[in-house]
Amino acid sequence: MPEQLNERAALLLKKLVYSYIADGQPVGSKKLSDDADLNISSATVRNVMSGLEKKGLIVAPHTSAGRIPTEQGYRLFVDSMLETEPLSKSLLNRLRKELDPDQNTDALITQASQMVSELTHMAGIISVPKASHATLRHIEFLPLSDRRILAIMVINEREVQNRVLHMQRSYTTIELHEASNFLNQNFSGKDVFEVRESLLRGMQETRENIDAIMQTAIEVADATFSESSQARDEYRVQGEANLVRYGETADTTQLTQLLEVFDHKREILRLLDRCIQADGVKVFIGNEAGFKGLGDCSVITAPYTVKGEPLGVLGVIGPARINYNKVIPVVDVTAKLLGDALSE
Amino acid sequence: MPEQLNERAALLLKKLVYSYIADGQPVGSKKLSDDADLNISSATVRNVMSGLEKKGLIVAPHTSAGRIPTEQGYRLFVDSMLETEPLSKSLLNRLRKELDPDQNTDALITQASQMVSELTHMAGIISVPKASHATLRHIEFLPLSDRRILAIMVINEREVQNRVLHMQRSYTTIELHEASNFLNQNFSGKDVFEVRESLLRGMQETRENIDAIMQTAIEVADATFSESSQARDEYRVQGEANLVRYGETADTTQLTQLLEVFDHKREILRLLDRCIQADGVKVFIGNEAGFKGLGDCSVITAPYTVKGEPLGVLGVIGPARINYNKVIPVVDVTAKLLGDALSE
DNA sequence: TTCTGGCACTCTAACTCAATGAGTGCTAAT
DNA sequence: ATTAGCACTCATTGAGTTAGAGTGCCAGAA
Repeated sequence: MPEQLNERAALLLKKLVYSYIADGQPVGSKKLSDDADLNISSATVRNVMSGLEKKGLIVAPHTSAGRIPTEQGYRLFVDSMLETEPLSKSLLNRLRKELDPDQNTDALITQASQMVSELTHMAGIISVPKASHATLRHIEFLPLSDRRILAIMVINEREVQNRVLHMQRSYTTIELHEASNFLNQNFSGKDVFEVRESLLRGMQETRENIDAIMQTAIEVADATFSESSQARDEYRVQGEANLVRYGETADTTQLTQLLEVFDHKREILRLLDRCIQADGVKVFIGNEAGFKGLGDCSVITAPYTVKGEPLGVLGVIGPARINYNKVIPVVDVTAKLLGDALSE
Repeated sequence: MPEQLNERAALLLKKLVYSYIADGQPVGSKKLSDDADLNISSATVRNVMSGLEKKGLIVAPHTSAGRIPTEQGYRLFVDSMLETEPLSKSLLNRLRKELDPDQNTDALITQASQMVSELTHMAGIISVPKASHATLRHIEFLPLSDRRILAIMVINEREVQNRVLHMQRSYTTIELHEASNFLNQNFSGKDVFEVRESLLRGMQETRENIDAIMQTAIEVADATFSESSQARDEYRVQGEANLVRYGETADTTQLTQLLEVFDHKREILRLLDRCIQADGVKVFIGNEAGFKGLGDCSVITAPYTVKGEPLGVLGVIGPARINYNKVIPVVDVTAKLLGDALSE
């Protein structure tokens, strides 16, 4: 809203943010005039800082302390004066290795979230990909004791899901084998929901003169697919413990508050949902995230995509005072690699 | 080592521990003489306390404060004067529901650890069961693109494992189908390691005049089983964040120290190993756990067994100042229920 | 105009000091 | 054996003080 920042003022703001990120201490005019390579006295710096303060970019915690960036200060810093460092080769290799595409989705996203958490020393969050397309590849049934069946499905070429079904009656191995053969022959490559629809329709139309195999197939498949639509938890958090180590603040209440947020899954989910459409890294600073009572925290997210289709969001959450130029690339690259791994 | 405790002294120690557990404040003689229903003046209590202190059961943080239990004090309390409360019906039901036996081992142990963590507000730890017996129930191969195969095994009646294999050459669906048929017919019900041995032996003996099906079966099975022996992480920690909420102490360093312990998996693993043989609940107080630099913490464990065979250990870790009479039954019962669930 | 040195001012962090009071140990009386 | 009483110790608290960091502003230099 106010006129653009003076070039020098911008430089000083940048230096100030870097300095504050580095050692967490409010930055005074003296220190800043020394650090910045401009030949400028501390008095001049003071004048400039006074201007920055008027614009609401920095603030002094108290009279005789230096200044620290405000939310808007961080915002401006992140938006227009951030120099992200590319990831080191070794880190990149490590990430690539850990995100080995020969894992199932579940393991992959857990891994991804764990990696960003570890690399950034913040808490990692990741939303479980919504199963946009679920193509049935293969299905198998095994009888367990006492009218229970173990159903194993291969979805999307590589996802293996299994569940135990409680049936009305018991089935023989032969029956089950025939049923799975029937399903595999007729429905392999189809969308699982279509399969279910189709089976249900078939059941209604020909209820009387249905043959035994198909009957079994329908019963079992119905049980299988109806259970599979069951919602699971929608995102994961890893490495909350990292947040504790930021305990320099020693402000336990704030920390507790932050941890409370994780209990109210709703809010986080809403935030992640908001990000899934945007592409590239998104940075929320302080209250921008929309959590109440969660000041001085940042959330950094990046959606991961498969074939251009965004599936979910990967991110980290931690104190606002973090090394954005290191963290942002990590989140960015991990999201990309995760997308690659998921697209096989 | 010293002579037995006076009955009255024991009662007072018990009251003192309860009081300290309840509000975390050192307990003075006045308070204790009021709380205990004995008609005893504070002076008498002081005399008794003085005795307890000589025996090393309680200690005063400083002259003008009350007393708090020492490690040995807790020890004696836990060993001989603990009145565990049975679990409430509703809690028991909840536990039973969450530990639904129709889940695979992995989900079950995660669930169990999560439950104890949540119910006790401490960090939950659980050791992954060592696969003592691994009986092959069923195996299936699906071709993926580019010389890769998806292998799905059902182990122990209900464990479904799957992995992607990179093969030397590509296989047709038919080949793979025949191979899995061969394996299912000949090796179903056998121990997987035996299967592997047996296959390798067969391969060496008849290397030349081996038929194509068996050849494929051997190649694929070998790849499958050799990967399956790959070690995974051996225990899990859940709900570290709970420890933060115990932040009354506000002693961040101690907390950080505790979290460090989780990074050195070795120590925890050793502790858990020590517990697996013992039956019933075991309580380690303070340094008994054998972690260095981890004072004022307790670890409570119980092994979970299937058919009397101990498979792993479930437990919690947290501050020494906890409600033993609530926590112990939770750990105890959860371990039992987990054992039940695992034995189907 | 723009910058700088200087100076008065403000406010926190650190320290001392004394008062408070909780809790103890000891002793003499019951 | 138990208790009341008393002297003693020591953490905690708050007030008062100081030191120093940092600011804002102004007047003079560039």
